[in-house]
Amino acid sequence: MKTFYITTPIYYVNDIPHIGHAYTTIACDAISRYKRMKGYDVHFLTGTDEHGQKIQAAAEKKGITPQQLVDEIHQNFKELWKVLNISNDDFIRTTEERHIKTVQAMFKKLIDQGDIYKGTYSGYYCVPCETYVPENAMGENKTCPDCGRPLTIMEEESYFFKASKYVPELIKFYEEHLKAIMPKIRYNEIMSFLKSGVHDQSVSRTSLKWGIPVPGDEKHVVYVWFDALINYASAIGYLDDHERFNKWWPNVRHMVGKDIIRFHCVIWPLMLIALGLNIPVEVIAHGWWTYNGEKMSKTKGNVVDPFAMVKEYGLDPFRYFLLREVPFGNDGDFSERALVGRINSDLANDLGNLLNRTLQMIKSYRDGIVPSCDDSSSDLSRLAPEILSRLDECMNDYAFDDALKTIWEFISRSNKFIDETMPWKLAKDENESQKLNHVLLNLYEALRLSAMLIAPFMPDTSEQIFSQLGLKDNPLKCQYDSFKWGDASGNHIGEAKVLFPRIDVTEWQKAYDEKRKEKVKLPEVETKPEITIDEFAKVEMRVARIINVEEIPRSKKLYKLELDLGYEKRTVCSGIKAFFTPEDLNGRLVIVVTNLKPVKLCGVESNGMVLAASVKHDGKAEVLTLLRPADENIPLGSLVS
RNA sequence: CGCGGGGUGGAGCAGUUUGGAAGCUCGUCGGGCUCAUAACCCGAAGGUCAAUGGUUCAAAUCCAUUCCCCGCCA
Repeated sequence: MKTFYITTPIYYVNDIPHIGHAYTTIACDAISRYKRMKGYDVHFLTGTDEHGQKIQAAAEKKGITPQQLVDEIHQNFKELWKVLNISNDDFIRTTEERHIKTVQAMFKKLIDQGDIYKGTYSGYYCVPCETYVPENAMGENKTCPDCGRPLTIMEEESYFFKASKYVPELIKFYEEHLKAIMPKIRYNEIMSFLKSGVHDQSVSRTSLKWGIPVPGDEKHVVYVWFDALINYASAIGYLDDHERFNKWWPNVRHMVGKDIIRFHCVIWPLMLIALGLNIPVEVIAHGWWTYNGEKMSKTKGNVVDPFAMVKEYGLDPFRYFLLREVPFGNDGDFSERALVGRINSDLANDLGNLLNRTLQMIKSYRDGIVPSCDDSSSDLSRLAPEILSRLDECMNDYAFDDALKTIWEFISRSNKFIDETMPWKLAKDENESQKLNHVLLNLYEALRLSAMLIAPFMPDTSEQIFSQLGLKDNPLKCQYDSFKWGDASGNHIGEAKVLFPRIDVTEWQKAYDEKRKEKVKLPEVETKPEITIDEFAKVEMRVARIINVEEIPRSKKLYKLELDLGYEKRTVCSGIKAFFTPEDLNGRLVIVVTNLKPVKLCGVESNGMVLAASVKHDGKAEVLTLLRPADENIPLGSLVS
């Protein structure tokens, strides 16, 4: 039997599960279910990444051990997969013994064969965040992108993986396997990256404890990426079940977000080559979701909660939307308005209504029994095999949107078939009885097949259709290749129910607007670590008056402000252009941080920072208020403390 | 300034790799039908494919320049 092994990334447990996690996993679920129905032996793996600095810190803050923390919060993901009806065959956690032992074994093997060596790692390090910051991520003047504080150069002993050694072999592999990275744009990206040269990779850390100890040198902990990637191998018995491992590994493919392709298409394959294992057959990279056109972020508070969406709109519509709305690989926009549109037009009008009208006719014209006829072939029966083969092409390219479009072509054709054949007229004429049988049988078969076609995407709906059709089989267990048109004569149909109720858009919009209004309150406040009074006292804030406002032509956000502090005048850039006109600002008293290190912004030197408070409204920064003294007569330069 | 992503009928998008009669979904309008969830089917209107210049027998697609939008920027 042909095998098919597919993985999601393992998700970092510190995150709250969001639409991105849901998307990757639903996509893997759909392809897994599809391949099963195509006769493949499928292994579908997902899991959680549970080591690392952030976990350690979060546990400390809560006063529990990291293990206790991850035992608790990895459940969030398991719970989500249950809610999303995910058919994964295994769930691996990087804190499990099978994983830890595998990582250590691989690490040791690579040390023994000389592909991992001990050296010194040096780089820019943010002490408060306890993390290295790569050159391209740091802010101007070498500051931490997260907290903005200055970085220091750090050196520590580290193990290195000789990544560079196997690069030519990897390039050769990709040259011979053009579909090993999809879509094409990612393939090109990786190829040019590989050709520009790959440094040896640091694969251990001494600065943290929460990780897998390096065998034989326990003050080192295996670096998170090295640790995490190995899950794909440890889960299928790399260490102690060679038969199982060899069954799946030759057909492994990874589904990932576009942000982590380097790890999956460069580091991981290089590790695999070193280990003597085959490179993944395919790495499939998908894009990102925005929400109502805006980037999702915790600070904006507009992260889409999959649990909430499922609760409000139903699981299958949510699954359908994610896979249908966007060409796989592209970025896409999630909006509830668009989701409602899909529910109404595709699910309710096209599919649901097709089922409903067909069942009603079989019920009233043939007492609920599927009629038979001599020759069941029709335009629909002839279209079916073409749809199946086109669907297969789409699925092999992971083009879920095209796959669903193809299925809907069949559904639309079926709706049209009803209008062409006009069964309600045939029913009125005794002589047309045979013709009516033919029409009804064909519609029934079209629905039986449609239910199977949508099964990978909308498993619950598929089962519901089968049940309404009166079929006892489980559509999820059916094989596409054994479908025979015309087999269903004589079946008794089940009870007809509305599959997807139409949503009244006007009503919905009203309710949606109400809901948004309620959300004006600040979402999830992100608190920062406690500081001492001494640390606070380092900040010098003073009262100043804006005496001149200039636009900075090359910046959309910044004004160049001339401030009078009483004892001196200075220039400060402030990102408030979107909220105020120069007239609003001129003459205003404001509070300014006066001892910020000067920095050049859009070519203008800024010597401080004007304080303002912002109120967010459902992700949008709607209102921004300048902080200013209540007493207009306070002298310029007064110290705020 | 920079880096990245874009600009295709009212809306959302595909098509750009490998040039060859401008397409899809939604919406609007008109018609049909009455089995059905005010649904389904047919038809129509609506685009100088951001602009300019170039290459070409032929450009949404290739090249050059410009403009605009979005994201990152105290």
